[in-house]
Amino acid sequence: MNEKRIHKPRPVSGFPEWLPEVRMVELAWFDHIRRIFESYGFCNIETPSVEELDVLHAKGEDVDKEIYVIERLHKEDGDKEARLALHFDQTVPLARYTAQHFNELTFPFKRYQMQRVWRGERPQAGRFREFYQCDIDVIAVDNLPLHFDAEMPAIMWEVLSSLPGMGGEKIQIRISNRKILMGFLEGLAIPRPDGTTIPLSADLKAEIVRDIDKLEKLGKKTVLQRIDGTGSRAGIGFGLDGIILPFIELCETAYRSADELEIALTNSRDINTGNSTLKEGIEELSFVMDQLKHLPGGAVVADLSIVRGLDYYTGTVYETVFTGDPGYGSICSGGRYDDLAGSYINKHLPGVGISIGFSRLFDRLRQQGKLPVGAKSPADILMVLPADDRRAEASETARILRERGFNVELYHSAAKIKKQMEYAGKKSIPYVWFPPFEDGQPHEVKNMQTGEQQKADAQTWRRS
RNA sequence: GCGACUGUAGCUCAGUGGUAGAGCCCUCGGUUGUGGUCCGAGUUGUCGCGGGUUCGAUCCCCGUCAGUCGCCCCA
Repeated sequence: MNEKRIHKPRPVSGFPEWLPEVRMVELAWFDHIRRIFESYGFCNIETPSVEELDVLHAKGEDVDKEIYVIERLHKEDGDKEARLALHFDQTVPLARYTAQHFNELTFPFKRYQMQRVWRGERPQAGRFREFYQCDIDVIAVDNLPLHFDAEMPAIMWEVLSSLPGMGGEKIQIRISNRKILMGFLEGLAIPRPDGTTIPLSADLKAEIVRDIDKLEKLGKKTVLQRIDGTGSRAGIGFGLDGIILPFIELCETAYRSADELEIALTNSRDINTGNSTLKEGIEELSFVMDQLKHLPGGAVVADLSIVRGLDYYTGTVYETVFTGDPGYGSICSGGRYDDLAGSYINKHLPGVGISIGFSRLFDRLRQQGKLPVGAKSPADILMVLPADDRRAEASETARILRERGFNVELYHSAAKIKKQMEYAGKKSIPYVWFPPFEDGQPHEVKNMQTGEQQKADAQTWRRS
């Protein structure tokens, strides 16, 4: 008895896969992105899907619950192996890679990377557990010029605005500088009678940062209430119209230029511009905005509420949203990190990078039917097989056409012509080629879209 | 990790305490060498899984798993 057991196929949520016609568009996207990255001189690398868990950990415990650990099913108790884990981004592997090959790399090291990453999260619209990111980063030794901070979003704007299907999408790159917020929080230190101050605790700062990050979603009033609430719990009364208010109001607006930002800052004298970190942040942000003047209006804005989650960012930060639906989440983010590889090598390696959330972006356009999804096959021509004894000629004709650069599929059996045509139609192969059915007859090609059919020669034929 | 909702054919979904349905898809046919339309015929299910109530459960109850959405967090 051989009872056949069928394991019902079920997609694993958060691990997307596409039909051939969609995959073809996905590949076209990768080609497109790759071409633009390379046009700026970025070279490609690929790192393994797994890293040692300790390497991933070096960047903070925050990401812990996101990490997929990988292990053998039949592990013996005594086995001692380094714990391996799937990488959750491409920045940490890049840091490890840069440290490891430090002596063989030329700096500034400009590389792009387009790989899958994994995060153990609850899947949702636009949120996957396995997805592609397309990163560009520049890493320098000791000193990385600030104009790279402007080049990153400029390149991404070029990519995003020109991807097939993105024509009608309104997107916006939002930029801030972490030093501004950090400097502001430093300025919130509580004065003591003897003239010294008590800085806010790291936890408290983190909480305030999180609330400010939600400004667009929750609104000014709610955010102020939350910050005042957390302050009270820590024994500090910020109040609803105290020092926090003017800063939140600065965060509320998106500034289209360095000038707009300057004006807003000048008009808001209440915030502590005496703080050197804050000042530095504003100068850097102004510089970056100034460098991006050439982009269309509103493409890039300064938005002080942008902070980014990953804690290694130390300066410029980027986030990109659909203007009409910012709640969908960022489709392209990144930032500057002063010392990325410090955990792996005794060198000072500042970097700046930005990453397309490829799958998030792609799936959105796919679901909205905005992708140019077409043929189910890359073939240009279906070669009809008129009869088994004519296979050699059909095959030879296909070979000639392939040599001339066409993609040609030879039909697999001498089925009825109706059947072979149907097949070409279903796979949307644009041309059907009829080799002679009898000796001495000419070849013919049918354009499946127009229905037009003509005599043809494999050596000279061109698509109509 | 927390909360709400959902789980019937490959897909989208109807349905009833008493032997399971539609549309789409798929397969074949409508003769001789030509697709998309039309017409005809046909295949398709442990009604998510486990337990309980009942003479009898796909339907009622409990549990469990999976999915969707929201929160957290993020691309």
